[in-house]
Amino acid sequence: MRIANAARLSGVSAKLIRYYESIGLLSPAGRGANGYRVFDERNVHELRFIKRARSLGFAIKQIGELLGLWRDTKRPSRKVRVLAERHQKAVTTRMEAHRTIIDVLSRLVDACKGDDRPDCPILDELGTGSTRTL
Amino acid sequence: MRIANAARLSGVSAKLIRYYESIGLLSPAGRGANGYRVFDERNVHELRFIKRARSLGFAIKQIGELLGLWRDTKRPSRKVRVLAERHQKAVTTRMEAHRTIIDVLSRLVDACKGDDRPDCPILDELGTGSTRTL
DNA sequence: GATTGACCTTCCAACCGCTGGAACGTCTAG
DNA sequence: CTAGACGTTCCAGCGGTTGGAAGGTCAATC
Repeated sequence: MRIANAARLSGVSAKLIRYYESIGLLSPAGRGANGYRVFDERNVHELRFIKRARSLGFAIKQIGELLGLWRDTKRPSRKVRVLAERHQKAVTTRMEAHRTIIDVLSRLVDACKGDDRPDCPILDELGTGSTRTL
Repeated sequence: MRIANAARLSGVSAKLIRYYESIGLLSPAGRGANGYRVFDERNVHELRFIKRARSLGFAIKQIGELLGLWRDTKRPSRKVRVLAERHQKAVTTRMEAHRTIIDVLSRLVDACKGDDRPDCPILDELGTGSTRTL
């Protein structure tokens, strides 16, 4: 199987596959006589793993660790769980920050008439500093 | 006032001030005879504006537009509101994505015993694909 | 007057996770 | 033989920031 096929089966673009390989995330694919990469089911499986982990917001570095644990059939599940919990906390923090931002924006948008006149509480608040720096 | 002072008063690092100026976001500060930047209250005010807008998650580009509207005392508040609403929607979308991720992670973390044994529903799900690609 | 140290300047590089493009090689079909 | 659909490598850019190097300028102190 060549890269286009692996890309199709995994949903990861050929470009990204090469990138993942170059940074050492993906186990390097074999090479045919022509220098073309040759992929097997295992590679595709890893690619799918990476794609799902990415879609859950894991950083590449963490995915490297997750893949290591995945490959190691003797890993303690504790390690995986710790990784997942840490990430969960990080995402929660980010989400809470978003929540706060949305609340402030809602207040500002509601306060602004949004007509042809220049009076604008949004700009006022951005300008005068009554919006607490988050 | 020189850059360190402007940085202190605005809470924006000197480095970032120069960067904002370089990309044309901040009105360029005047220059003294020695080539040093000279800042006045107006610059500091703009810096604070930028900082607050950034803390609300506005992209630099949007802040450029916001600053333009801020400087234009004849702007229609509608334009500001539209900008703010658009941003609010974008942040909401991001937040919802986070919410989904957190839910999936919670489920996975709860399912994983987190002990010394290798069985791990987290890896299983990342590997087998029962986690729907988000 | 020389040195010290705190400031200022510019430019270049790295971070992260991609994406696009250029320039080139290789295979297959018509 | 040529077209075009693949493959390869490498280099550059996005956004927003931070860091560092290499050098200029100022104050105070010795």
